Amino acid sequence: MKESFKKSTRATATKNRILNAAEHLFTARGFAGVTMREVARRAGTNVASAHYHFGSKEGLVIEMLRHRIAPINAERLRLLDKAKFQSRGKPLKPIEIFKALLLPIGQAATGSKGPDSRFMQLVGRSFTEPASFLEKVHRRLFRELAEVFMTELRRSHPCAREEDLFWNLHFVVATMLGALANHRRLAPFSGGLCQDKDVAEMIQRLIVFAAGGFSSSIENTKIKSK
Amino acid sequence: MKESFKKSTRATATKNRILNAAEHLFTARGFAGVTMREVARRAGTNVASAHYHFGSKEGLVIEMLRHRIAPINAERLRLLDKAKFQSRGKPLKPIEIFKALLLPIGQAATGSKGPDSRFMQLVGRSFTEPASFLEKVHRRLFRELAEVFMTELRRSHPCAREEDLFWNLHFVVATMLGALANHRRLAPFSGGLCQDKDVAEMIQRLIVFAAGGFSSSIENTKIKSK
DNA sequence: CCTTTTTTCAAACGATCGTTTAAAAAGAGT
DNA sequence: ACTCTTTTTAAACGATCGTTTGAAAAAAGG
Repeated sequence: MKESFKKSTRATATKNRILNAAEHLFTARGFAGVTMREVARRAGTNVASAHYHFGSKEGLVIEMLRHRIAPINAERLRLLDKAKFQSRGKPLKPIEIFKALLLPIGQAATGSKGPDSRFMQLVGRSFTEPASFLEKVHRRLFRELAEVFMTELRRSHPCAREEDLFWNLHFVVATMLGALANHRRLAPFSGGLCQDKDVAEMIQRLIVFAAGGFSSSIENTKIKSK
Repeated sequence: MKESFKKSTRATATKNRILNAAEHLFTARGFAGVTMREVARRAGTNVASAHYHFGSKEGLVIEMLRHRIAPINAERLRLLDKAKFQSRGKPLKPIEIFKALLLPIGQAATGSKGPDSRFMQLVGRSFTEPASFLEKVHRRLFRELAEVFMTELRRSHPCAREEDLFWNLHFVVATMLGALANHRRLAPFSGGLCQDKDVAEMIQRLIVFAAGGFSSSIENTKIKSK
């Protein structure tokens, strides 16, 4: 019977056009601010086609996020593993951990055709979207990642309290998401248009800032003790 | 003629009920995710009344934000002035500047009846909302504040490049907004429900983190120079 | 070629959106 | 008491939403 695998290339092409259009629009106007008709029109098809491929508006958004975030998280884990291997068992320094966390975002944002700061906005925004179903998506996409990085931070700061590590990792993530979400609005302030160089530079600054805030905060609360 | 001032107490009471209902709902579901009918129903009135008092949905959102943010910014400027007075002309340390920037948020969030973390979410979210008219509101509400604090950071770091100060202030603001927007989701992780104590504690941690990240980043980029 | 499945499309469904209208109700001034 | 203005209300407006339907077009299998 040759079960399944009857996908035409035209079908997957349409699917990709819809995903791209959705990415553009949801980035610009958020989940509730975009209509399926807009997505379909920008993709050069119609609403029924979008529903045929993704089932619903929620399904489209979930697929779009998963498709984008999963490779980035894989790269994060790969970089962390590489750093662990190179340190030969010694605990990593915070800045090495945060490099593994933040560099893949920059790589994904500086594609072949200019900096894709659209995408950075999208990831940042997906965390502040009110839609409740997004929380489930995030849990599925980030649970493992969070645990792996927390484990590494614990090894890096064996004397620190769990609570302190937790809060400061939270701040690092908040800084990252906020910086991504607002980069487009703020980058032009520091001269000229948004370019690859700017994105890479911001990520570098972000890593230094995050590592500095994390370390100084851990040390400060350690001194004050309890 | 007794120009104007014919407002009945009933009218302003209705206006306040609408504002409160709007704050609740927009916080929970964002601008595009809330309908005027929901706001009116929660306020115990009807849609026409909301339009009578605020002109439009945009008008309601703008008034709601202005009403909440303006007092906080006034307090920020007051604290900064106080710190400048107490330092008797000497440049302020970064942590003093960031205290003036961040403490008023905590004060506003710990009202008489428990921590109003709803409100913190609202402010954080207003910055990631896609609606373009919000950018104008933010410019009007935060332009002066941003300039005053940048001036003070310049005095605090006379050798630092404008670009570095700009990016790091940006990161501090991003951290603040991200932490506020996600506090409700994350606070329960560090034990128990969300309480006044938790909010105050988070603000304290936030100040330390922001000042640490700012300073270490400024110093690092200074060393590497250019 | 014909059959079967997959993909596209125009049209319509019911629901709900922001906003407006016009008239009743409530207050204020005299 | 009577005006005149302010506030509230029910009902409706046109537009647009996410989703579904049913049939035509395209691709795949034989």
